[in-house]
Amino acid sequence: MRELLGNLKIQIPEQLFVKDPDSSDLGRRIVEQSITLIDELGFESFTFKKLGLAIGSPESTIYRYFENKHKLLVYLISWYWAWLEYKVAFATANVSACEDQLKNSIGVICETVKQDQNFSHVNEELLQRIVISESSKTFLTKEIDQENKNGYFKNYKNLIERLVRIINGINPQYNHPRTLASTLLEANHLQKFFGEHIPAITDIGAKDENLIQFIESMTLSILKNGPERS
Amino acid sequence: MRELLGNLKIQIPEQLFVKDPDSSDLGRRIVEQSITLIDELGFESFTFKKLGLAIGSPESTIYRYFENKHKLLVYLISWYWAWLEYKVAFATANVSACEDQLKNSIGVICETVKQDQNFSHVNEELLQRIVISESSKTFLTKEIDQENKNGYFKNYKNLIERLVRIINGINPQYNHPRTLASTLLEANHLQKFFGEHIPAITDIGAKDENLIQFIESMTLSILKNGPERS
DNA sequence: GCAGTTTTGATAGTATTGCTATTATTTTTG
DNA sequence: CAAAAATAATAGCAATACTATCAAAACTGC
Repeated sequence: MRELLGNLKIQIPEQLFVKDPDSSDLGRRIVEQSITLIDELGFESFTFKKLGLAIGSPESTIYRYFENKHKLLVYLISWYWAWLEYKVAFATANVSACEDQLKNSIGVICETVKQDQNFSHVNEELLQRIVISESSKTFLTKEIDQENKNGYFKNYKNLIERLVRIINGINPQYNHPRTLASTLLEANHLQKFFGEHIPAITDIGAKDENLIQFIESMTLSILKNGPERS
Repeated sequence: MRELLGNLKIQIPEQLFVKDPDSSDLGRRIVEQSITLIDELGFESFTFKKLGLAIGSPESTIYRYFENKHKLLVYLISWYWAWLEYKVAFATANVSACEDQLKNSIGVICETVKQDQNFSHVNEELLQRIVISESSKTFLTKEIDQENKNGYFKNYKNLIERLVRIINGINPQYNHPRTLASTLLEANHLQKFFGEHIPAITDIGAKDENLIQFIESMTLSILKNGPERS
C-alpha cells in the first residue's frame, strides 16, 4: 500500500477543518499526535489542551486547524474511510467474479491493520482502533442532520456505494444493498469491540478469521436467500 | 403489556445506582425526567443541573441516587433491555416452532414503541429513542472492562442469551449464535438511526416492515446457509 | 535583504461542567 | 414525639471548551 498510495492524497471534505492540517508540518503533527492521544485516553478524556502539550503548542493554535474536537474526530474517521476505500478498490481491481470481489473487500475491511502498513504521518493501526471504539460518536449526536447535510460523511458514503456496486453485481434483484453494506461495516467494528471487551455476547475470539467467516457467511447467505421484491 | 407487567418489577444491577430510584417518588421523578431530557437534549448536553431544574431539586440531590450521568444512562438502557426481554419472553411463550419464536422476537425487537404501551413512570417510546441514539455510549468507553466485570451489562447479556437459545433451537450446529444475536440487536438500532438521519446509507425508510424484513431475512438466511463447523 | 503578510506562541479570561462539602430544614419511622 | 434519614440551599473547586489579544517568528514577493 505504501507504494500504491505514495503520491495519492487522501481527500477530506473541507468543511471539516479551518485550515488543512495536511498543508503544514504543525498540522500534520496535530493529526499524528491526536491519533496517539485519542487511542490512549479515549475521546472523552482527550482535550485540545493535552494535545497542545503533546505537540508543544498552546491549545489556541489547534483551534486554527480544527473548530473543535468533534470535527477533528470526524476528520480522522473520514480519513480512515477514504483510505479503506482505496484498499477495497485495489483488492477488487482485476477480479472478475463479483463474489470474489465481495470476499476480497470483506477481507480488507475486517483485517486488523498492522503497523508496517503505515504511510505518511498517519498511524493506521491506531486509527483503526479509534474507528472501532469512537467512530459511531461521529454521527450519534443531536447535530447529525445538519452535519450530514454539510457533507461530513461523504467518504463513508463513497465506501458504501462501492460495496453496493459489488453487491448489485452478485444479486441485482436484492432490495437492501445499502442496508447490507452499512450493516457489514458496522457489525465489523462492533464485533471486534465485543470480542475484546464483552466476550460473552459474541463468538468471535481475537482472530480475524472468525469475524471474516461470520461476515462473509452473513453477506453471502442473505444475497442468495434474501427476498427479491420490495 | 401494561397488565402483564403490572406487578413485575424491572430488575437493575445494584451497582448502577447509589440509592434505588424506584424506592422513592423523587427517584422515580429523576428517572422519568432524565428520559425526557436526554431525548430532548442528547446525552452530551444533558446535565444533572438541568435535570435538577426539571424536577425542582438541587443537583446534589441527584448524586444521592446516581454517581454520575454515565451510570444513569447505563441504568436507563439496562431498564430497556430487561423490559425488552420480557416482551420477547411473552412473544415466544407457547410458540412451538423455533422459527416462529425467532420471527416473533424480531418483531418485538424491531417494532417502534408506541406511547400507549407505557407502564409505570417510564416512557418507553422516548426510552427506545434514547436506546437507538445513545445505547452504544454505555460501552464505548475506556472503562468498559471494569464496568463489564462489575456487571453493568447483565440485562443485555440476558437478552442475548434468550435469543441464543432460540437460535440454537433452529440450528444447533450454527457456530455464531452470540455473534448473530448481538449483530441483530445492534443492526436494528443502527439502521433505524440511519433511516432517519443518513438515508443514503440504508434502504430502510421510516417503515418498521422494511427493517423487519431485512433483519429476518439476514437471520434466517445465515441460519440456513451458514457454515456449521468452527 | 527587507517590507508585508501570514502563522504561531504566550498569556489571559469566561461560562459551563462535573463534581464535593456543609449546614439547615423537612419528612419518615420506631 | 424523639431520633434518624432524606432533601434543600448554598458554596466552592478544578477542569473543560472555548475566545480574545498581542507579540514574536516565519515565510513571501519583489
